[in-house]
Amino acid sequence: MARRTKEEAEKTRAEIVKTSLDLFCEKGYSKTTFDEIAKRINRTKGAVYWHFRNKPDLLIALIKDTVTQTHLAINQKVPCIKNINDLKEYFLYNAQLIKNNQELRKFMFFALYQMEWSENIFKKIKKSLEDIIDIPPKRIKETLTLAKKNGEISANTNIEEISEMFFCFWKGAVGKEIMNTNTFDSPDFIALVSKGFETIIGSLKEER
Amino acid sequence: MARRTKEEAEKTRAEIVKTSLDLFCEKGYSKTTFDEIAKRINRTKGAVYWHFRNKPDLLIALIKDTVTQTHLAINQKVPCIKNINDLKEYFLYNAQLIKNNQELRKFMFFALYQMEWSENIFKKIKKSLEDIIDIPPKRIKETLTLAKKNGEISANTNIEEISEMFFCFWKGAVGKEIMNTNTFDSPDFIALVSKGFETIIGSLKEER
DNA sequence: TTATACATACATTCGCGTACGTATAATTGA
DNA sequence: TCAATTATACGTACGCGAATGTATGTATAA
Repeated sequence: MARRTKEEAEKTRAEIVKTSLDLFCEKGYSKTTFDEIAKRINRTKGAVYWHFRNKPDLLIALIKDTVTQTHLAINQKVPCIKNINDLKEYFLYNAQLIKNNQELRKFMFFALYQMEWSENIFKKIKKSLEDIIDIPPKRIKETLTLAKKNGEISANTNIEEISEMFFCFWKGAVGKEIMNTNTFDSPDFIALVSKGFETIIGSLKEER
Repeated sequence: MARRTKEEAEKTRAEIVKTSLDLFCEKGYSKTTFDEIAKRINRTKGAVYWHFRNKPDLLIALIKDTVTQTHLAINQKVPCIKNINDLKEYFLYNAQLIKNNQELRKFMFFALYQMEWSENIFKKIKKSLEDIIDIPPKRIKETLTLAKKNGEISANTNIEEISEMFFCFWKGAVGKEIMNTNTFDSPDFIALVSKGFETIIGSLKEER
């Protein structure tokens, strides 16, 4: 009908991205169509195609938006990790984000359970995010290496092993938390991560 | 061309199921077609449609086949779990199965990364598997409860918490192991599970 | 003789992408 | 400042390929 203002257009773009995430969660990525996304926000396919070339393009935008926002939030809260306590806080804050940020929850649910990750898309995304993400296991290893030097943890700690172990726990815990979308408050999750950290990494601390 | 014998037909069915898993892994469930499955085994769509009504039907068959086989293998090796050592063996054997059984690996890779799990299919599968699967966390809890009674572990152990913690670790470890399809031998995996078990559950054992 | 284990051919739907139209913001020039 | 122009933000309509399912044929095992 009528041409929208720049602001309105930006709003529609955001609506498209948000609605696409909703639909990806509900029906899965492959079964979601531009037509359906458009109808939900009272627009037509044309609008969606104007903002995004195709579905992979929209997906990449969705991922970029979500990851950058999350990354900013975390870096603001936990700018640097200097010791094991910082590391714990880092993961606890991640857990709180996942618990409270509904959009992030949706996104992770989608990424974990409602997407078939082809090599092709994976490459594109990895490339478009290289400068944003720094991988958590790397952080764990770095922190533990530092803690070892400082004598914070035992000198014969197998860093590789412990990092892997905790990260496995972390990913499992997140996967479980994300699974129950219905459970709006899950006090267990934070406690679980905290206890898990203590059990796996906290046990390394030298007794005084 | 010519009508096949019962045996030949059964072989085709098996080939269809196996090839479908291959393709599901390669391209994802949604992008795999009956046509492509058929061509890989030098048959036509008609053959596949004769054995299976549609894709969900084929999927259910694939899942049923895989799960029953795996379940049989595990139950044969670890028929009952009486104490914590049995529990560890149970998980170690699971890990070995995942490590060595290529078809199982493929299946888990598919289920974890190449499938969009709609409620609909999920229900069907759950229903058709209720009598086959018994859920691992349940087993952990039961074993720990028993161990608590026997004084094998401390009386003030939070069973719920520990079970959850280890199961999270387990799922994370499996997810990681399954991810690298290229790595044909991964000696770390078994060691990781073993160490993880010791760290999370082994630490509960009463010292003498 | 009949049911089976397919092959072949066809119909139909559906999503994807594109081409084109259009009203109007936004921009430009005098 | 205001008309003229241009680019924008969509809506509409259409064509295409591809996947899904079905109907039918057929040689032969049972």
